[in-house]
Amino acid sequence: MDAKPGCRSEAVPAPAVRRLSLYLRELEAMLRRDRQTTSSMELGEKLGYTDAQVRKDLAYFGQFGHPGVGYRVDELISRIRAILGTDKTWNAVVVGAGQLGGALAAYRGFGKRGFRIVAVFDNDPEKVGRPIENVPELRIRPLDQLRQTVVEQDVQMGICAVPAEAAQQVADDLVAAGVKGILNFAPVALVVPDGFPVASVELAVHLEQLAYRINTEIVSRSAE
Amino acid sequence: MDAKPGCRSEAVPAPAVRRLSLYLRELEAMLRRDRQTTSSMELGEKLGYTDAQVRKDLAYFGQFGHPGVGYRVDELISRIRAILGTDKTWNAVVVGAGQLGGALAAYRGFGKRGFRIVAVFDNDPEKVGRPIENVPELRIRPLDQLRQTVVEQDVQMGICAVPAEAAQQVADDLVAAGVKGILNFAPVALVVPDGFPVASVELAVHLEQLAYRINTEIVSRSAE
DNA sequence: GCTTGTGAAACGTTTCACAGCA
DNA sequence: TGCTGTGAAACGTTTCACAAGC
Repeated sequence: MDAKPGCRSEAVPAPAVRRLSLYLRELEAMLRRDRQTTSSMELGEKLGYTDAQVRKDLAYFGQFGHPGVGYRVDELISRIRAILGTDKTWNAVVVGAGQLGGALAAYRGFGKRGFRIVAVFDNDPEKVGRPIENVPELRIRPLDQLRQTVVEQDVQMGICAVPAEAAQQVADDLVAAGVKGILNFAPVALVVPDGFPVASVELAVHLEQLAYRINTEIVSRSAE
Repeated sequence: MDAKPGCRSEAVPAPAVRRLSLYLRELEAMLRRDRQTTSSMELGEKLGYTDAQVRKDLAYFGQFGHPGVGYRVDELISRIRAILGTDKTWNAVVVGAGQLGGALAAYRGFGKRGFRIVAVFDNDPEKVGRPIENVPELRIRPLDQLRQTVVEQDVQMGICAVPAEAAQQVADDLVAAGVKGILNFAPVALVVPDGFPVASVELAVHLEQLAYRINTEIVSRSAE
C-alpha cells in the first residue's frame, strides 16, 4: 500500500489483514458452538472465500495448521489475536458526543474485541458533564482535557464522531494529544502526518455502493 | 467480483466504484467553495490517489473531461450521481432501535446524499411507539409491519442494526419484505439469496485493522 | 501551454495444483 | 485418505507514457 523508503516491505496485502478479522469472528462463533477444529474450506465457505485464499492469508504469518486435521479453533484464535494485536486491551477515546458518538461510546461490540472506551469529549457546554446513555461511568468531558486523558489513561486510539466541518480540527487535536491512530466517521479525507494510521468509516458511501449495486443488479438481471 | 453466467461482465472494478463516491464528496466540497473546474491531479491529491487513477476510474463510465481544461465540477457531480443512482432519492428502513439504530435513523449525512429513512423497527414492546430522538416524526414500529411499510413507502434498502444473534432473522425478514439491498452493522456474515446486494460495516474490524497498522507502524519505524 | 483518455507495462492478488505430512 | 503450505499460473488493478484536443 504505502511503500516507505528504508522499510523492507515484506508486504502482507491489506485485504489479507482485513480478512483475518473476519476469520477471527467466525472462529469465535465456532468456539461458542464448541467446535474443536475447522478447515480452510469450512472457514472460507462461511465468508465466501476459497479454501486457498484462507490458507494463503494465514501463511503470511506462519504455519498454524495441521495437515490432515485442519486448524485447532482455540489455537488459531490466539494466533490471530496476537497478529492483530488484540491479545491485549486497547484504550480509545470518542470525540463528539452526538447520537453517533454516544452510540459508539456505548457499543458493546468494541469491548468484546479488546477495545475499551475510556472517555468521551465534546465542546458543547450543554453536553459537558452529562453521562453517556447506558454507560453512567462515562461523563462527557471538554476537549481541553484531551491531551491529559490520553497521557494519563494510556489512550492509543481516537474515534472521531463529529460533523465534517469540525473533523480536521479534531484530527489535529488527537494527533497532538498523542494517539497512535484514528477511526474517522466524518465524511472528509483527514490530513495527518505521513504514515499516521487512519481508518475511515464512510456511512453514506456504503449506501451509495449499495445503490449502485442494486441498479446494476437489476440491469444485468433484465439482460439475462 | 461475482461473474455470473449469462451476464457479460464489462467489469468495472469494485474499488473504482468506491472511489467514485469519494470523488463525489470532494467535488461537492469544491462546489461549496465555488470552484468551477478541477483536474484529475487536484482531485486525486485530496484523496491520496494518482491523477491516472482518477482518470481511469472516470473513463469506465464515459468521457466527462475537457482536455486542457479539466473537469467542470457541477457537471461531474451530476454525472457521478447518475452513475451511482443517487440522482433520485432512495428510501430505507432501519431495523433495530438501539443506540446505534437510533443514531443511524437520525444521521443527517444520509439525507444529504439522497437517502431517506422512512421507518424504524424493533420488536421490543417497550420501544414500540416511541419516537426516535431528534426525529419526532419517526416512531418505532413492530417488525410485523415491515412488509407493509416496504410496499407502501417504496422502500428499497434495509439497514440492519440489531445484535449479531438477531441479524440473520432480520436479514431474512428484509429480503422477504422486498428490499433490494441490505446495509449490515451486525458482526455476522449474512446468508442471502445469490447475488443479493449486502454491504457490511464492521465497526470492530476497523478498529482491529487500526490496531494492526499501529503495531506494524511502530515496528517499521524502529527498523528504519 | 495544459489536461484528458487510453493502450501497454508493471505490479499485486487470487486461484490452481500438487508435494508433503498426519 | 484428508488437509495444509506453497511455488507457479491466471487474473485484476494501478501506473506509465503519450497521442489527441482545448
